[in-house]
Amino acid sequence: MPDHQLLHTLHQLSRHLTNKLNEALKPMGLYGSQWSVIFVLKKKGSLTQKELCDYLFVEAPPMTRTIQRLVKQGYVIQVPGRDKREKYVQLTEKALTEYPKWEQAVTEMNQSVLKSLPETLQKELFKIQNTWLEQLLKGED
Amino acid sequence: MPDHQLLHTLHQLSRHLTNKLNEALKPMGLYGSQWSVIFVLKKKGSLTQKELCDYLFVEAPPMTRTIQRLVKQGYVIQVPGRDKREKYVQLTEKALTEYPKWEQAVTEMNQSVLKSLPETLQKELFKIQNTWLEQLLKGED
DNA sequence: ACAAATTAATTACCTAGGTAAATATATGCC
DNA sequence: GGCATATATTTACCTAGGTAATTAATTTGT
Repeated sequence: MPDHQLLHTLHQLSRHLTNKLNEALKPMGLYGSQWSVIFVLKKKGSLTQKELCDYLFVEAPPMTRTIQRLVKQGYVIQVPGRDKREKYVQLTEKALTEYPKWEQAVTEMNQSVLKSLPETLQKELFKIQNTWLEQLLKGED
Repeated sequence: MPDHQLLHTLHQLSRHLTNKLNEALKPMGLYGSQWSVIFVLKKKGSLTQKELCDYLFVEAPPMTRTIQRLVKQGYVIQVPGRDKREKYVQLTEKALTEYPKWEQAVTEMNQSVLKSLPETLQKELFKIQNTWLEQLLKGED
C-alpha cells in the first residue's frame, strides 16, 4: 500500500538534499553537478568523459555541458586522447588549490543534514540504498 | 566517511526511479510530475495551486507549467476561487476515466522496482526516509 | 477609507538530466 | 584498400525544478 509513498518520499528527500548541496556550493560559484565531477576527478585523476558518465550514471550530453562550464571557469581541461574521439578530463592547478575549501563546504553541509539522523540509521539507510540500487542496475541487462 | 556516498547513492537511486516512472507513463502520454499532481487531486479533490505546491513541496512556477500542460491535454480544469487570486484545480471526467489505467501502470512499475528489495527492508527504508525528511523539514523554520 | 504590505499565480531565465540525431574517429570484414 | 559498423562527443530539444521579478487581488494599519 505505501508503495507510491515510498518512491514519493525518496524523491522529495533527494530534491531537498540536492537543494542543500547547491545552496552550500553557491558562495563558491559551483553547482552540485559540477562538484560531483570534481569529486570523482580528484579521486580518480584523469578520466575520459565516457568514463565519467559510466561512473556517475549520467548520460553523455549533460556531462558535456557540465564539463564545458568547468572548462570555462578554468577548473578543468580537456586533453585529446590517443584515440582522437575521446577527451580526457583533468583538474587544473586552480581547481586543486580551491578543492579543500569546496570539500569543507560540502562536508559541513553533509554533517548539517545528517545530524538529525542517528548514526545507526545512517548506516542502515546506506546499506539498504546500496543493496537496492545494485539490484536495480543488475536487472537492467 | 561514507557521507558523500550516502547522498550520492540516494541521488542516483532517485534518478533511476524517476526514469522508470517516466518510462512507465510514456505510453499514456504522461510525465512523472503530471502523475504526482493527478494522484494528489484524485485523493484530495479540488485544490488551489498553492495547496498543491505545499503538498508536493514544489515551487509555484514548475507547478504552473505542469498544470498548464494538464489543462492542454484536457485532464484538468482551473476554476477561479472566491479569492480571485487563486485557482482551484480539479480532474476532468476524461482524467477520471483514464485514471485506473494510469494507476495500474504506476503500480506495476512500483512492484517491478520493489521486487528486488525484501519487504522488511522496504518498510525499514520507508521509516528511515520519513524520519529523516521530517527532521529536515522541521529544521527549516 | 486608502496607502502599504502580503499573497497567488505567472513570466523569464537558470541548472540537471533525459532522448534523438549529427559528427568524427576507430574498428571489422571482405 | 574500402565499406559497413561501432563508439565518443556534441547539438538540438524536451521535462523537472529552482530563483527573481512581475502582476493582480487581498489584507492590514492608521
